[in-house]
Amino acid sequence: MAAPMAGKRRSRTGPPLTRERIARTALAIADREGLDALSMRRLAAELDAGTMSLYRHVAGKDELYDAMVEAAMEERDLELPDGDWRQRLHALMDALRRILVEHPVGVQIRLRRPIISPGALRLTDAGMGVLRQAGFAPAEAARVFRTLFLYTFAFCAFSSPADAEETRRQGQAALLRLDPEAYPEVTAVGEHLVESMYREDQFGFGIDLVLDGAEPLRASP
Amino acid sequence: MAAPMAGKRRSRTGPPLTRERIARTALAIADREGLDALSMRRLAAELDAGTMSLYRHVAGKDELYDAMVEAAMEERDLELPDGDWRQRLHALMDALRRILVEHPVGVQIRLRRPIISPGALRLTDAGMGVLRQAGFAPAEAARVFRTLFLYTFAFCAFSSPADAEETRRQGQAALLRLDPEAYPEVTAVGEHLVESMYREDQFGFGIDLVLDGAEPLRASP
DNA sequence: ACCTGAACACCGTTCAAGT
DNA sequence: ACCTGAACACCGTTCAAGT
Repeated sequence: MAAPMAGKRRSRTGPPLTRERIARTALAIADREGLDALSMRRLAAELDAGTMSLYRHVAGKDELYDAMVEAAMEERDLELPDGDWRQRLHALMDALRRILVEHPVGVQIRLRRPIISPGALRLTDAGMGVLRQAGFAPAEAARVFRTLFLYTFAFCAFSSPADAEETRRQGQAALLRLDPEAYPEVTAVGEHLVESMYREDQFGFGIDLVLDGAEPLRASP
Repeated sequence: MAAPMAGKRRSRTGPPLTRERIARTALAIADREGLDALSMRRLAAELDAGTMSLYRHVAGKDELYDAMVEAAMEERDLELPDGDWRQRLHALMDALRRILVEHPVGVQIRLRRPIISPGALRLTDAGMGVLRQAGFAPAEAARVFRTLFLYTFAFCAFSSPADAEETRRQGQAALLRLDPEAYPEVTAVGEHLVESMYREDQFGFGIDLVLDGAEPLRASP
């Protein structure tokens, strides 16, 4: 299907406007230049269409945001590896992290409007399956997953690997400006604090803290 | 000091413009109507000043954001209660949560530009003091604190108590629309998932998971 | 019926003109 | 020297005019 119709005079170049093509192009702009750079006018220009033509497919900017999150969540498979429940949850959270690293704009958008779209729930479904199979009761499974999700989300929000070096430099500069009298503890352990903000293995460390804490809640399977 | 000069003809009403007064007014607008509603023009109008007069005190909008976060972090005392290290960390994270609940706009701003300002570091200093006194080595203390901070931040980002009821309703509506075949796990435990998003005690639950996980890393004091 | 340009009511910031 | 209005180059969205 999707047979290319012949020489129909279409508005301009390229494939026709669809909600999905609009969403993907919007994602690309926002990921490349930040959410502030994404305007309806700019997006329309990129798509070689009139600004108002977009409104045929998305009701307005908010609905555009929804479509962008769905597009981001759906493009990656969530395949669970073999292994115990801990390894499987690590893998799921790594997948979420990769999605948010690839589409950093997803963080900002999801904060603007908490979205419980089908696409976003695939991850939740997989996570709940792992936790329940591991012997967690439904209520505890939900709450442990929520904790993992929130941690992962914030981790991505605050540390895109792209600017790890920049983070390190800014952190160290801030430390040097600090008054040791007023901030004795931060001054004493400053180096470790800075490291905790950009170290690659900090992500897994936090996940493990939560999983270690959750372990006792698990009924033996 | 700060003697009020007598009948000097000042631009309009009220006290003179200062960086702090600008920041507080900006916070009030953004907390009340959202970050999108905060514009330089609107802010100037609220302060009964010309738009360009603001630029005398803040270099631009980004620096305005910085000033807002500082103002928000500095207005609340961080007094540590008596108790063991766990109770004290609970109290600190509760304090952070209250700040972010009071100034929900802080979440969005801090995501736009990670700020390591002195005001924001008071909390870190207190937290590191508690953890080190409890017997954590500097590196572990830093990483445990980072985990707690990230969890707390995301928790506030996703669940302002103000719209807990709205969250619940939207969550339940989303569940009903869901295809049970495609999302078996979410369908099976849906109620618990929705609850984990708005239950008041979910916050403490997550903190406890992290603290339980951290406990074994602690050297006996 | 479908599509979309002009127009409206906004932005942040530069810059030159006011005092 | 200090302050700030007009102007510039943008926004999202309404609405009526085009095909």
